[in-house]
Amino acid sequence: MPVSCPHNAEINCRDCRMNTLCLPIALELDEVERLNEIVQRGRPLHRDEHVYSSGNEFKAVYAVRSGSIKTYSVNDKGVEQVTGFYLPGEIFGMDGIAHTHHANAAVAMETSAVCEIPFSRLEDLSITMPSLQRHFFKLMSKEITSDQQLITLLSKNSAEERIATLLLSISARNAKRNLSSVRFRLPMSRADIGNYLGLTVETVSRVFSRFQKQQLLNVDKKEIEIRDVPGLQELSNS
Amino acid sequence: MPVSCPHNAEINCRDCRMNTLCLPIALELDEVERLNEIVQRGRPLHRDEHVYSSGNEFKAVYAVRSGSIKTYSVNDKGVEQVTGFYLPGEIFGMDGIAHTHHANAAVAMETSAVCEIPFSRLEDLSITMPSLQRHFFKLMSKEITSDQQLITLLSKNSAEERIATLLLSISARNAKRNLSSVRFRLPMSRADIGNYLGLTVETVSRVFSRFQKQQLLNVDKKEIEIRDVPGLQELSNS
DNA sequence: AAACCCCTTTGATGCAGGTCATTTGCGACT
DNA sequence: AGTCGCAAATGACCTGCATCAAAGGGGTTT
Repeated sequence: MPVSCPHNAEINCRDCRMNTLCLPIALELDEVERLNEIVQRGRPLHRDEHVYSSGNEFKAVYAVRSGSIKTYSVNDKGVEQVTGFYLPGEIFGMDGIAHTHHANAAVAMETSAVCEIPFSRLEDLSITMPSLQRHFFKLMSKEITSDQQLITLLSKNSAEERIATLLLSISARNAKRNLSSVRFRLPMSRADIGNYLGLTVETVSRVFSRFQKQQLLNVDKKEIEIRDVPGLQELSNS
Repeated sequence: MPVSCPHNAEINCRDCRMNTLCLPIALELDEVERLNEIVQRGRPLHRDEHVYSSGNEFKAVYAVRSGSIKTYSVNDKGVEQVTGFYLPGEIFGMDGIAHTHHANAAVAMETSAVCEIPFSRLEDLSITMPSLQRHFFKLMSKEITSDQQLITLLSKNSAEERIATLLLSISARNAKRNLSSVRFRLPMSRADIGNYLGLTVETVSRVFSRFQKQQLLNVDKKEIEIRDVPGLQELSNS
């Protein structure tokens, strides 16, 4: 749980490198300032530290400032399901709005920092800032469409297609953050990838090996180099 | 596309049997009246008629008044993916908010009627009615959590578990509408069920037959009688 | 540096569900 | 009553991925 001390208080949304990703572009400067005032910046989280756990009271949504976060749920039988991977500039925690408590848990996959945006204050602010309200409607709608894309992926596509699609998704999101779209480090383990995509670790590993053999990728542990974007896109049925 | 003539103009949200499902409970009477004024009621749609198609401009969200609606998307290769089934009192079309156009299509599975709620007017209204804003945040969040449950179902559960879960979901939603939770008519075809759950028609059919043999269900075409709720719940992993 | 742990890779085998093909049943139209 | 058409059921076979088992790094601890 990010402590709401003025740690990193020098950081302002106005100056944050990620602000084009997590804030509505249409915001006026003084509006950014008002939003900035409600955002709480937590101390850095290290690997495996939770932002919130399943059953925690829902109080806020979060933006990734650095590092990477995964969300997951646990069903009655104790089986975990990874529901999303979040990279810097992306918002998570919106699953909790419908209920008073979080359905999912969120955990840092590596040393990470997140901004906490208290939801009740966000709601109040939205009332006087229509563009902010619209922005959050859009963010939630995007979450819905991306979940639906995952549903399609899981119910219609083979292991190779699923993994190609995930790699391209990470590639595209890296591009948005002005990082390389062809060389990057996967923040998550093979087990997380398999869990997220409905596959076993062994299958994930085999597909990576096959992709390497087919010259689609260079894989070195978590370091990925995409060598044949069109080839992957074809697999991903784009 | 529902025609916005004053067809069925006598219907008012205030009197609608479904209003406890699609409206926020906290709404004052005059607030219901203001919402009622922006809601457009379309003529009845018959089977296979579209509410909107993929690529249509996003203008509104919709509530099912009677009948049943399915939403689906079509990927680049022309493969359909059913993304949801919506029963009376339920809201659909929220996937379009993020973009200016609908990602999905929505089609009537039987003769149906829907209420159209123009989104821009809903946004305006939300600004003066905080409980309405909160209601729509919650609706979207619910859509997210239910999509995530489907993701878990698809990536972790067997054909039998998936179908048991779908039947119990429809059963529970019928109960909310004061209909029988044990005897009902499935509005969708076996093909739709299979498509939604990531299974082939044959598998769906076989599982229905097996459930019947195990005395879990009586199946007569689309008429379902659940004979062993606890048995199904156990399969569905509670 | 040895011991340990955890993540990943690779191989061998089995099965749930897909694919293909045929049959059955029912409603609509003539 | 007969024919067409479509949804659903059933059977035979096949395959992609899971499962089980084992072994190979790389990092951390002592």
